Amino acid sequence: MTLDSRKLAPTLEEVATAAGVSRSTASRVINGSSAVSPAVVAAVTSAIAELNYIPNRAARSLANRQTMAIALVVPEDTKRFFGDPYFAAIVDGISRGLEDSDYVLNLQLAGPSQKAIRYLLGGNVDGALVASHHAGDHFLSAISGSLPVVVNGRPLNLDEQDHYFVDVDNAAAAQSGTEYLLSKGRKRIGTIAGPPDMPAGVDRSAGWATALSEAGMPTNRLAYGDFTIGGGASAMKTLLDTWPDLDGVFVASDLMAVGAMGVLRDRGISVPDEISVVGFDDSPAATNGEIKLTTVRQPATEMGEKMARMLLGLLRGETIERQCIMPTSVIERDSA
Amino acid sequence: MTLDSRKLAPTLEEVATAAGVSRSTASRVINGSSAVSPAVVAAVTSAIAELNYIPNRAARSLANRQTMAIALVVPEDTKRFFGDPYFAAIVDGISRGLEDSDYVLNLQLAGPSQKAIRYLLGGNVDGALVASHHAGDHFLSAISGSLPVVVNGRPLNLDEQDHYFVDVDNAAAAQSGTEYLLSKGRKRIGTIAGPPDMPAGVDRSAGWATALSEAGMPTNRLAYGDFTIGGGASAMKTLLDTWPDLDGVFVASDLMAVGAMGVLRDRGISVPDEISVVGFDDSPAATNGEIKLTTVRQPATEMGEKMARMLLGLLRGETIERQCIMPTSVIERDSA
DNA sequence: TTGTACGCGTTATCAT
DNA sequence: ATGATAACGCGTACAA
Repeated sequence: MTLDSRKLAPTLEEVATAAGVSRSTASRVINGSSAVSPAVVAAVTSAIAELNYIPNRAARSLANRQTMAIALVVPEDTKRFFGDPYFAAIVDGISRGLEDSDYVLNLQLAGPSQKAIRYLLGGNVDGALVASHHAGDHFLSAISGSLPVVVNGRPLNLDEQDHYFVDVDNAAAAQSGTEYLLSKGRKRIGTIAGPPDMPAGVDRSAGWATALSEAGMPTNRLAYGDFTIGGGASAMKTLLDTWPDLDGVFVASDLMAVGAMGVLRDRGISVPDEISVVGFDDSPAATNGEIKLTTVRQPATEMGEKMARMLLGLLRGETIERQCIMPTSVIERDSA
Repeated sequence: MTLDSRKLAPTLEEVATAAGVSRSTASRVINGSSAVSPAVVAAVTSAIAELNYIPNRAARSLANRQTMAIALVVPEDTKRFFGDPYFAAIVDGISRGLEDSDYVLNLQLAGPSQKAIRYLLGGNVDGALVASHHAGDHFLSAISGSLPVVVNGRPLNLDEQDHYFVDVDNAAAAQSGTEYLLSKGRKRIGTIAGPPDMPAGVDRSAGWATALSEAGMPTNRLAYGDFTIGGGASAMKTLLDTWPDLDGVFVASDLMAVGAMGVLRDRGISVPDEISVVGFDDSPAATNGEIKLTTVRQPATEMGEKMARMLLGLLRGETIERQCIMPTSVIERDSA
């Protein structure tokens, strides 16, 4: 912009010279390491401000073998991922948890591809956060040996002791949601479950079944959805067509519940009078519709933040709990 | 995992040695630069495969002054950003446009803070993509002088010739949406506009006004929303309370339209019989509700992809059009 | 407390 | 076509 050639990045060398010290000393005050005389600290500090010095990330990485970057891996269809308010909240939490650290977030949208694995194993990041309904077990074991990794949601078939994750007790949470339906006097309760190859799918339907079993009720009224609105809608149709006597549904996600409610509305079935529905997540979707959704709340933002903090802890070399189970609660609204 | 100490990253040096050449030569074949004898290429290539060599990003950056990273800046409330399907599609497009490049995406969620500016100006990325309804003019001029930047949406008050952006012709698009309402015989057409400090807000309401003016109709039935469902709902209430004779609404985003339709439903006003509504975006939200939304489609995914391709072009040093205006179209469904 | 000197893994310049 | 060798900007033993 100016006539003289723009000098982009002042180096440590220049800062040191300006402060009348050596690079090493300047480096020390920047990293707050060992002891430096107050006078020198002041000199260097002001030189930094004067020159508007910004450390060169690449050089720093090369020297101390830290990238100061962490990957956010999304092994999910991108559109579906970002379309789900649950993930939006997770990401929000993650960015909160990271905002006063010096780490940068690298988005890995490609899914658990070879390219992604290579990237993660190539020493390009110091750690990884995996956000997905189904972090493939293969993917997880491929990277978690070489890199600190924190996942949202327990692994499906792997030993839980081998991985760091934050989750809720999906089974217990689903059970409480179903028990809520029971407490409302519902007798023929079905469920719209998540895919059986995802922990959130199997655990929540297990919780639903437990509640019913303990009440001495049958656990056959089940249909699968894929955690989308459309999937919830078609599952609801299946349910209604197969068991017309249904009077309650526990739905494994709010998004699917929205789809289900749409079908109920189309068929003129009143909620909650004829059929009560309980969702899961307490995402914005729960309160956007005409009927506010009674739902099992999971603290998504806090979970994202916790994931970030756990990873930061690992990167600091701390020993931390391998899993963090966050609390859930039933939010009573109008649909049940 | 194994008993012998894991050797993490083979260096170029080792590859060169294994191939019986010098580092320089090995480097050449890796970068496909200048001429190397076929035999040597083969040797090095196989050595790379053998050792599973992955170039060190930091070292490379340090040497050639390229970070091979580009920033995705989101100067928006994180939750709102990811909650909007329009942005989800933009991000999806961006990741598509980048997937067969060697660039990595760095998420800058902090908003247009000083920290973000420092990061961008600190030589940590080679370019930036800004995705927002309102990339603050200040923010833009702060960074666009020092870094290739592509924005989604024209700047509000800056000289358009100074910036690269991809957008639609919001005014023309809104005008066509409004004209559609006119063609349906609507006589008293209002609008729910976006915030007047965002281009998408002012341009779309301008287009609405143009259509009405040309039809000799008044342009006073206007209320502002904030591009959220809730904002659309309260704007609709305002509209109805102020002009009860309304028979059509052009809404500046599908999300707001969803909110508006909720209010209409609550008040027992039938859509499209009593009031027709036309949205904007053609996001998934348009077809999730009970009444499928007639809307002005903008190709969000393609826009994101285009943004990425433009930036890649700039980074290659190509001379490209400063702005790309993508086509829109009215999608006829059930709400109008 | 401070400075010297070397190493981090690559690319780029210059010979050969 | 290939190989030394010097940067690139910084951290850090080691010495002083």
